[in-house]
Amino acid sequence: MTEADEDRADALFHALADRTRRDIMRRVLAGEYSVSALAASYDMSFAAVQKHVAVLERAGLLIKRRSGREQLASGDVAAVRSVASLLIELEQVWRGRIARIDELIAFEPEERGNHQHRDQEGLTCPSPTSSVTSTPGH
Amino acid sequence: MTEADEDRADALFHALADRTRRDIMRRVLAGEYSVSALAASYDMSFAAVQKHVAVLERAGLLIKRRSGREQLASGDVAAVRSVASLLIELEQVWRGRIARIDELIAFEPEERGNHQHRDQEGLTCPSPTSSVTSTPGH
DNA sequence: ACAACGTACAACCGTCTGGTTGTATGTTGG
DNA sequence: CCAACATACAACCAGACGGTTGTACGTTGT
Repeated sequence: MTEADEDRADALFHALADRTRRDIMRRVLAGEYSVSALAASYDMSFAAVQKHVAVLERAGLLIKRRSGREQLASGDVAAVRSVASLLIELEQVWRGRIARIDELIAFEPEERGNHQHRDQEGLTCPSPTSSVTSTPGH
Repeated sequence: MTEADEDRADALFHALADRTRRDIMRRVLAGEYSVSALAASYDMSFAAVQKHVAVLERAGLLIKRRSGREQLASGDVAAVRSVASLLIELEQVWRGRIARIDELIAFEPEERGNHQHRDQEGLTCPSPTSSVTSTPGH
């Protein structure tokens, strides 16, 4: 279970860890592109671009749809969001650390007050539909 | 300019594309850990863990602080957020595509209505403070 | 003082990655 | 039908990656 999740996270982050692939994602999120149309945009062989598309497809970031002899690729925004949710998990861990520090200074209300950790308004949206969040208790 | 941004994005995604490094991030976001304390958690050599920490540090995801003979590592949540902001940029591209489609169906108000693209409530928070803080590099 | 600890770094090794070229297969238009 | 196009895939290569071991150096506690 967690094992497969880690595999998927590996694939997702690795797929995005290449500027050509990120650029491909920008294009296919904006609209459908055939593989050769994508390949025409880059200074490398068709096969190289094809491999990049395959990496993105294996990671689930991109879907291909056959149309005649062309293969039209388009980006899957849900997969992009799933990556973001992984980052939000990380941030939640950090939030727990801050909550613990707050508890400490609540019990020791003395001395040097340069804690500066109060939130900074991050990426976690406080909207009611944030079911991803396991809010650490205060 | 954009060149350096892409370099940084490469480093960030690559740093997160390894389960050991993601696990290290979970720990150092929760609190400070010496390198050897981290190394004790994994079934690999000290040097291997040290390299993972170095990768995270080079990507700016982690900061080391000397304390005597120990090197205490702690995670930088701002860097994690900067990765999330990269994903939000991607999602914005997709949002543009949807807006374009909406325009089309507005001008052609006929038949087949299985568009189903209406939002799904994603990760972009519509809060007024969505500046998301892209961290300036080291 | 010195042994034990914490860290850094170099060298090495098998594997994966990002690129190439070449070849094969399916699709389309004239 | 057949030439041109779009795709797929295998083989190959240099370099990066993740791991190892070994060595060196500063810090600490007794």
